[in-house]
Amino acid sequence: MPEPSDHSTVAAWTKRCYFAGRALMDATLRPYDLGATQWYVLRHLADVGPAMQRDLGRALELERATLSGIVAALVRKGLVRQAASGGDQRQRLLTLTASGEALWRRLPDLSFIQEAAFGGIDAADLAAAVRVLRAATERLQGLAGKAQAS
Amino acid sequence: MPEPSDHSTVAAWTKRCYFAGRALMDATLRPYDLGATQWYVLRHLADVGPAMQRDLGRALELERATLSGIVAALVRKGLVRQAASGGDQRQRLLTLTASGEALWRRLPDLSFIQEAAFGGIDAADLAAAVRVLRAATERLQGLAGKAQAS
DNA sequence: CGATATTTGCAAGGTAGCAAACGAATTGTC
DNA sequence: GACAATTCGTTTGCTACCTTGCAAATATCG
Repeated sequence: MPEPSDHSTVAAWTKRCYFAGRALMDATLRPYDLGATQWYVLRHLADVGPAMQRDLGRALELERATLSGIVAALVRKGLVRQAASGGDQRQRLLTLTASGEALWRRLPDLSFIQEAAFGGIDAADLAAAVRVLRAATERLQGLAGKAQAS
Repeated sequence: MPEPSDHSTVAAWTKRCYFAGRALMDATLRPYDLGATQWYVLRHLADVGPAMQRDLGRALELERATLSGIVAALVRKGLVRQAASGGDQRQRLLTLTASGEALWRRLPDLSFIQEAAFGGIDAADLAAAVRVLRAATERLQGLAGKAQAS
Protein backbone atom coordinates (compact mmCIF):
# COMPACT_ATOMS: atom_id res chain seq x y z
CA MET A 1 0.00 0.00 0.00
CA PRO A 2 1.69 3.20 -1.16
CA GLU A 3 2.11 5.47 1.78
CA PRO A 4 0.57 8.77 0.69
CA SER A 5 3.34 11.37 0.72
CA ASP A 6 2.47 13.49 3.69
CA HIS A 7 1.24 16.63 2.02
CA SER A 8 0.28 18.15 5.29
CA THR A 9 3.96 18.09 6.19
CA VAL A 10 4.94 20.21 3.21
CA ALA A 11 2.11 22.58 3.90
CA ALA A 12 2.94 22.88 7.57
CA TRP A 13 6.62 23.55 6.94
CA THR A 14 5.80 26.09 4.29
CA LYS A 15 3.78 28.02 6.81
CA ARG A 16 6.33 27.64 9.58
CA CYS A 17 9.17 28.73 7.32
CA TYR A 18 7.28 31.77 6.10
CA PHE A 19 6.51 32.89 9.61
CA ALA A 20 10.00 32.20 10.92
CA GLY A 21 11.49 34.45 8.25
CA ARG A 22 8.87 37.04 8.82
CA ALA A 23 9.49 37.01 12.56
CA LEU A 24 13.22 37.51 12.13
CA MET A 25 12.63 40.35 9.72
CA ASP A 26 10.18 41.97 12.09
CA ALA A 27 12.56 41.60 15.01
CA THR A 28 15.43 43.14 13.07
CA LEU A 29 13.33 46.08 11.95
CA ARG A 30 11.57 46.70 15.25
CA PRO A 31 14.25 49.09 16.57
CA TYR A 32 13.59 51.24 13.52
CA ASP A 33 9.83 51.08 13.93
CA LEU A 34 9.35 49.52 10.53
CA GLY A 35 7.33 46.56 9.35
CA ALA A 36 8.63 44.05 6.83
CA THR A 37 6.43 45.26 4.00
CA GLN A 38 7.30 48.85 4.77
CA TRP A 39 10.94 47.86 4.36
CA TYR A 40 10.23 46.39 0.92
CA VAL A 41 8.65 49.65 -0.14
CA LEU A 42 11.59 51.69 1.09
CA ARG A 43 14.03 49.38 -0.65
CA HIS A 44 12.19 49.66 -3.92
CA LEU A 45 12.12 53.44 -3.74
CA ALA A 46 15.77 53.59 -2.71
CA ASP A 47 16.85 51.21 -5.47
CA VAL A 48 14.89 52.39 -8.47
CA GLY A 49 13.86 55.86 -7.41
CA PRO A 50 10.41 57.43 -7.33
CA ALA A 51 7.61 55.18 -8.51
CA MET A 52 3.92 55.32 -9.19
CA GLN A 53 1.95 53.63 -6.44
CA ARG A 54 0.29 51.44 -9.04
CA ASP A 55 3.62 50.17 -10.40
CA LEU A 56 4.95 49.59 -6.91
CA GLY A 57 1.93 47.48 -6.10
CA ARG A 58 2.55 45.35 -9.14
CA ALA A 59 6.27 45.02 -8.43
CA LEU A 60 5.77 43.95 -4.82
CA GLU A 61 2.61 41.94 -5.53
CA LEU A 62 0.53 43.86 -3.03
CA GLU A 63 -3.18 44.52 -3.24
CA ARG A 64 -4.12 48.12 -3.76
CA ALA A 65 -5.88 48.26 -0.42
CA THR A 66 -2.90 46.78 1.39
CA LEU A 67 -0.42 49.12 -0.23
CA SER A 68 -2.68 52.03 0.54
CA GLY A 69 -2.34 51.32 4.24
CA ILE A 70 1.41 50.79 4.04
CA VAL A 71 1.94 54.05 2.20
CA ALA A 72 -0.24 55.88 4.68
CA ALA A 73 1.94 54.59 7.51
CA LEU A 74 5.14 55.66 5.75
CA VAL A 75 3.72 59.09 4.97
CA ARG A 76 2.62 59.47 8.57
CA LYS A 77 6.19 58.73 9.68
CA GLY A 78 7.52 61.29 7.20
CA LEU A 79 9.58 58.75 5.27
CA VAL A 80 7.73 58.91 1.97
CA ARG A 81 6.04 61.68 0.03
CA GLN A 82 2.89 60.91 -1.90
CA ALA A 83 1.92 63.39 -4.60
CA ALA A 84 -0.47 63.52 -7.49
CA SER A 85 1.76 63.76 -10.50
CA GLY A 86 1.93 63.05 -14.17
CA GLY A 87 -0.79 63.26 -16.73
CA ASP A 88 -3.13 60.87 -14.94
CA GLN A 89 -4.62 62.66 -11.98
CA ARG A 90 -5.62 59.40 -10.31
CA GLN A 91 -2.09 58.13 -9.91
CA ARG A 92 0.19 58.99 -7.02
CA LEU A 93 3.92 59.34 -7.30
CA LEU A 94 5.87 58.01 -4.30
CA THR A 95 9.23 59.53 -3.38
CA LEU A 96 11.59 59.03 -0.48
CA THR A 97 11.86 62.13 1.69
CA ALA A 98 15.24 63.25 2.99
CA SER A 99 14.35 61.64 6.28
CA GLY A 100 13.41 58.45 4.45
CA GLU A 101 16.75 58.37 2.64
CA ALA A 102 18.60 58.99 5.88
CA LEU A 103 16.77 56.13 7.57
CA TRP A 104 17.45 53.84 4.65
CA ARG A 105 21.17 54.45 4.95
CA ARG A 106 21.06 53.56 8.63
CA LEU A 107 19.16 50.32 8.12
CA PRO A 108 21.05 47.04 8.41
CA ASP A 109 21.37 44.78 5.41
CA LEU A 110 18.59 42.25 5.64
CA SER A 111 20.02 39.82 3.11
CA PHE A 112 21.69 37.99 5.99
CA ILE A 113 18.28 36.49 6.67
CA GLN A 114 18.04 34.69 3.35
CA GLU A 115 21.66 33.67 3.66
CA ALA A 116 21.01 32.29 7.13
CA ALA A 117 17.95 30.45 5.93
CA PHE A 118 19.16 28.90 2.70
CA GLY A 119 22.93 29.38 2.59
CA GLY A 120 24.91 26.22 2.15
CA ILE A 121 21.90 24.07 1.35
CA ASP A 122 22.29 21.58 -1.46
CA ALA A 123 21.55 23.34 -4.74
CA ALA A 124 19.55 20.43 -6.10
CA ASP A 125 17.36 20.45 -3.02
CA LEU A 126 16.83 24.17 -3.39
CA ALA A 127 15.84 23.74 -7.01
CA ALA A 128 13.44 20.95 -6.09
CA ALA A 129 11.90 23.10 -3.38
CA VAL A 130 11.33 25.91 -5.83
CA ARG A 131 9.78 23.47 -8.31
CA VAL A 132 7.41 22.13 -5.68
CA LEU A 133 6.42 25.51 -4.32
CA ARG A 134 5.90 27.05 -7.72
CA ALA A 135 3.87 24.13 -8.98
CA ALA A 136 1.71 24.14 -5.87
CA THR A 137 1.19 27.89 -6.05
CA GLU A 138 0.16 27.77 -9.67
CA ARG A 139 -2.26 24.93 -9.09
CA LEU A 140 -3.81 26.66 -6.10
CA GLN A 141 -4.18 29.93 -7.95
CA GLY A 142 -5.71 28.08 -10.87
CA LEU A 143 -8.23 26.45 -8.58
CA ALA A 144 -9.09 29.73 -6.92
CA GLY A 145 -9.64 31.35 -10.27
CA LYS A 146 -11.78 28.49 -11.54
CA ALA A 147 -13.95 28.55 -8.45
CA GLN A 148 -14.82 32.15 -9.18
CA ALA A 149 -15.39 31.55 -12.90
CA SER A 150 -18.03 28.91 -12.24
CA MET B 1 32.04 32.26 -10.83
CA PRO B 2 29.46 30.19 -8.98
CA GLU B 3 26.07 31.67 -9.54
CA PRO B 4 24.63 32.20 -6.05
CA SER B 5 21.56 30.00 -5.81
CA ASP B 6 18.77 32.50 -5.84
CA HIS B 7 17.63 32.41 -2.26
CA SER B 8 15.17 35.19 -2.82
CA THR B 9 13.38 32.86 -5.22
CA VAL B 10 12.84 30.20 -2.57
CA ALA B 11 11.72 32.80 -0.10
CA ALA B 12 9.35 34.44 -2.54
CA TRP B 13 7.73 31.16 -3.58
CA THR B 14 7.38 30.11 0.03
CA LYS B 15 5.39 33.23 0.72
CA ARG B 16 3.34 32.97 -2.47
CA CYS B 17 2.54 29.33 -1.82
CA TYR B 18 1.48 30.00 1.75
CA PHE B 19 -0.84 32.77 0.71
CA ALA B 20 -2.26 30.88 -2.24
CA GLY B 21 -3.26 28.02 0.04
CA ARG B 22 -4.59 30.39 2.61
CA ALA B 23 -6.65 32.22 0.01
CA LEU B 24 -8.21 29.01 -1.28
CA MET B 25 -9.04 27.94 2.26
CA ASP B 26 -10.57 31.31 3.02
CA ALA B 27 -12.60 31.22 -0.16
CA THR B 28 -13.90 27.73 0.57
CA LEU B 29 -14.87 28.65 4.12
CA ARG B 30 -16.33 32.06 3.36
CA PRO B 31 -19.86 30.71 2.73
CA TYR B 32 -19.76 29.32 6.25
CA ASP B 33 -18.45 32.54 7.74
CA LEU B 34 -15.34 30.83 9.05
CA GLY B 35 -11.66 31.74 8.89
CA ALA B 36 -8.95 29.20 8.24
CA THR B 37 -7.67 29.17 11.80
CA GLN B 38 -11.18 28.90 13.16
CA TRP B 39 -11.57 25.81 11.01
CA TYR B 40 -8.44 24.27 12.52
CA VAL B 41 -9.85 24.83 15.97
CA LEU B 42 -13.17 23.24 15.08
CA ARG B 43 -11.41 20.27 13.50
CA HIS B 44 -9.30 19.71 16.55
CA LEU B 45 -12.31 19.83 18.84
CA ALA B 46 -14.30 17.58 16.52
CA ASP B 47 -11.48 15.07 16.19
CA VAL B 48 -10.16 14.76 19.71
CA GLY B 49 -13.03 16.14 21.72
CA PRO B 50 -13.01 18.88 24.34
CA ALA B 51 -9.63 20.39 25.04
CA MET B 52 -8.00 22.89 27.34
CA GLN B 53 -7.31 26.16 25.61
CA ARG B 54 -3.68 25.88 26.66
CA ASP B 55 -3.23 22.48 25.04
CA LEU B 56 -5.02 23.59 21.92
CA GLY B 57 -2.66 26.50 21.59
CA ARG B 58 0.29 24.18 21.78
CA ALA B 59 -1.19 21.70 19.31
CA LEU B 60 -1.97 24.34 16.70
CA GLU B 61 1.13 26.41 17.42
CA LEU B 62 -0.83 29.57 18.14
CA GLU B 63 0.12 32.34 20.52
CA ARG B 64 -2.09 32.66 23.56
CA ALA B 65 -3.22 36.10 22.50
CA THR B 66 -4.05 34.92 19.00
CA LEU B 67 -6.00 31.91 20.18
CA SER B 68 -7.84 34.09 22.65
CA GLY B 69 -9.26 36.12 19.76
CA ILE B 70 -10.11 33.05 17.70
CA VAL B 71 -11.95 31.44 20.59
CA ALA B 72 -13.80 34.67 21.29
CA ALA B 73 -15.03 34.73 17.69
CA LEU B 74 -16.18 31.11 17.85
CA VAL B 75 -17.94 31.68 21.15
CA ARG B 76 -19.64 34.77 19.73
CA LYS B 77 -20.94 32.64 16.85
CA GLY B 78 -22.18 30.04 19.31
CA LEU B 79 -20.02 27.24 17.91
CA VAL B 80 -17.80 26.68 20.92
CA ARG B 81 -18.37 26.78 24.64
CA GLN B 82 -15.62 28.10 26.88
CA ALA B 83 -15.84 27.17 30.54
CA ALA B 84 -13.58 27.31 33.53
CA SER B 85 -13.07 23.70 34.44
CA GLY B 86 -10.72 21.34 36.14
CA GLY B 87 -8.59 21.95 39.15
CA ASP B 88 -6.74 24.95 37.74
CA GLN B 89 -9.11 27.89 37.76
CA ARG B 90 -7.07 29.74 35.13
CA GLN B 91 -7.58 27.15 32.45
CA ARG B 92 -10.55 27.08 30.10
CA LEU B 93 -12.11 23.99 28.68
CA LEU B 94 -13.27 24.33 25.09
CA THR B 95 -16.17 22.22 23.83
CA LEU B 96 -18.11 22.15 20.59
CA THR B 97 -21.70 23.23 21.09
CA ALA B 98 -24.49 21.35 19.36
CA SER B 99 -24.57 24.10 16.78
CA GLY B 100 -20.82 23.76 16.36
CA GLU B 101 -21.08 20.04 15.78
CA ALA B 102 -23.89 20.56 13.30
CA LEU B 103 -21.82 23.08 11.37
CA TRP B 104 -18.82 20.79 11.38
CA ARG B 105 -20.85 18.03 9.78
CA ARG B 106 -21.95 20.39 7.01
CA LEU B 107 -18.45 21.63 6.23
CA PRO B 108 -16.75 20.38 3.07
CA ASP B 109 -13.60 18.29 3.31
CA LEU B 110 -10.70 20.67 2.97
CA SER B 111 -8.10 18.04 2.28
CA PHE B 112 -8.73 18.54 -1.42
CA ILE B 113 -6.62 21.66 -1.11
CA GLN B 114 -3.48 19.80 -0.09
CA GLU B 115 -4.20 17.17 -2.70
CA ALA B 116 -4.61 19.87 -5.34
CA ALA B 117 -1.42 21.57 -4.28
CA PHE B 118 0.94 18.63 -3.91
CA GLY B 119 -0.80 15.62 -5.42
CA GLY B 120 1.15 13.84 -8.11
CA ILE B 121 4.34 15.74 -7.47
CA ASP B 122 7.55 13.72 -7.54
CA ALA B 123 8.08 12.18 -4.10
CA ALA B 124 11.78 12.96 -4.13
CA ASP B 125 11.08 16.59 -4.85
CA LEU B 126 8.55 16.70 -2.04
CA ALA B 127 11.06 15.22 0.35
CA ALA B 128 13.68 17.73 -0.75
CA ALA B 129 11.25 20.57 -0.26
CA VAL B 130 10.49 19.43 3.26
CA ARG B 131 14.21 19.15 3.99
CA VAL B 132 14.85 22.67 2.74
CA LEU B 133 11.92 24.23 4.53
CA ARG B 134 12.60 22.49 7.79
CA ALA B 135 16.28 23.33 7.75
CA ALA B 136 15.55 26.96 6.95
CA THR B 137 12.91 27.18 9.65
CA GLU B 138 15.18 25.73 12.28
CA ARG B 139 18.04 28.02 11.36
CA LEU B 140 15.79 31.06 11.43
CA GLN B 141 14.28 30.14 14.74
CA GLY B 142 17.74 29.55 16.14
CA LEU B 143 18.83 33.00 15.00
CA ALA B 144 15.77 34.63 16.43
CA GLY B 145 16.34 32.91 19.76
CA LYS B 146 20.00 33.87 19.85
CA ALA B 147 19.25 37.51 19.12
CA GLN B 148 17.07 37.63 22.19
CA ALA B 149 19.53 35.78 24.38
CA SER B 150 22.29 38.32 23.72
C1' DC C 1 3.74 30.57 56.11
C1' DG C 2 4.94 34.24 52.98
C1' DA C 3 7.34 36.34 49.15
C1' DT C 4 8.47 35.46 44.62
C1' DA C 5 8.20 33.31 40.22
C1' DT C 6 5.49 31.10 36.61
C1' DT C 7 1.43 30.08 34.04
C1' DT C 8 -2.96 31.20 31.91
C1' DG C 9 -5.95 34.01 29.69
C1' DC C 10 -7.44 38.83 28.31
C1' DA C 11 -7.09 43.55 26.32
C1' DA C 12 -4.89 47.05 23.71
C1' DG C 13 -2.12 48.52 19.90
C1' DG C 14 0.45 47.59 15.69
C1' DT C 15 1.42 45.15 11.04
C1' DA C 16 -0.38 42.89 7.24
C1' DG C 17 -3.50 40.55 4.34
C1' DC C 18 -8.26 40.28 1.81
C1' DA C 19 -13.03 41.74 -0.05
C1' DA C 20 -16.42 45.06 -1.05
C1' DA C 21 -17.90 49.52 -2.00
C1' DC C 22 -17.05 54.24 -3.17
C1' DG C 23 -15.42 58.72 -5.63
C1' DA C 24 -12.74 60.62 -9.01
C1' DA C 25 -10.41 60.36 -13.25
C1' DT C 26 -9.73 58.17 -17.61
C1' DT C 27 -10.82 55.59 -21.60
C1' DG C 28 -13.92 53.26 -24.88
C1' DT C 29 -17.99 53.19 -27.60
C1' DC C 30 -21.79 54.72 -29.85
C1' DG D 1 -20.74 64.84 -26.99
C1' DA D 2 -22.85 61.34 -23.93
C1' DC D 3 -22.97 57.21 -21.65
C1' DA D 4 -20.67 52.99 -20.07
C1' DA D 5 -16.78 50.57 -18.47
C1' DT D 6 -12.43 50.61 -16.36
C1' DT D 7 -8.64 52.12 -13.40
C1' DC D 8 -6.60 54.18 -9.15
C1' DG D 9 -6.59 55.12 -4.58
C1' DT D 10 -9.15 55.12 -0.27
C1' DT D 11 -12.09 53.51 3.35
C1' DT D 12 -14.31 50.10 6.09
C1' DG D 13 -14.59 45.73 8.11
C1' DC D 14 -12.88 41.31 8.72
C1' DT D 15 -9.08 37.53 9.86
C1' DA D 16 -4.85 36.64 11.85
C1' DC D 17 -0.51 37.38 13.69
C1' DC D 18 2.72 39.69 17.10
C1' DT D 19 4.17 42.27 21.42
C1' DT D 20 3.42 44.37 25.74
C1' DG D 21 1.19 44.77 29.91
C1' DC D 22 -2.12 43.18 33.22
C1' DA D 23 -4.63 40.21 36.64
C1' DA D 24 -5.66 36.09 38.66
C1' DA D 25 -4.43 31.47 39.96
C1' DT D 26 -0.89 28.40 40.91
C1' DA D 27 3.73 26.71 42.01
C1' DT D 28 8.07 27.11 44.25
C1' DC D 29 11.48 28.47 47.34
C1' DG D 30 13.29 30.41 51.59
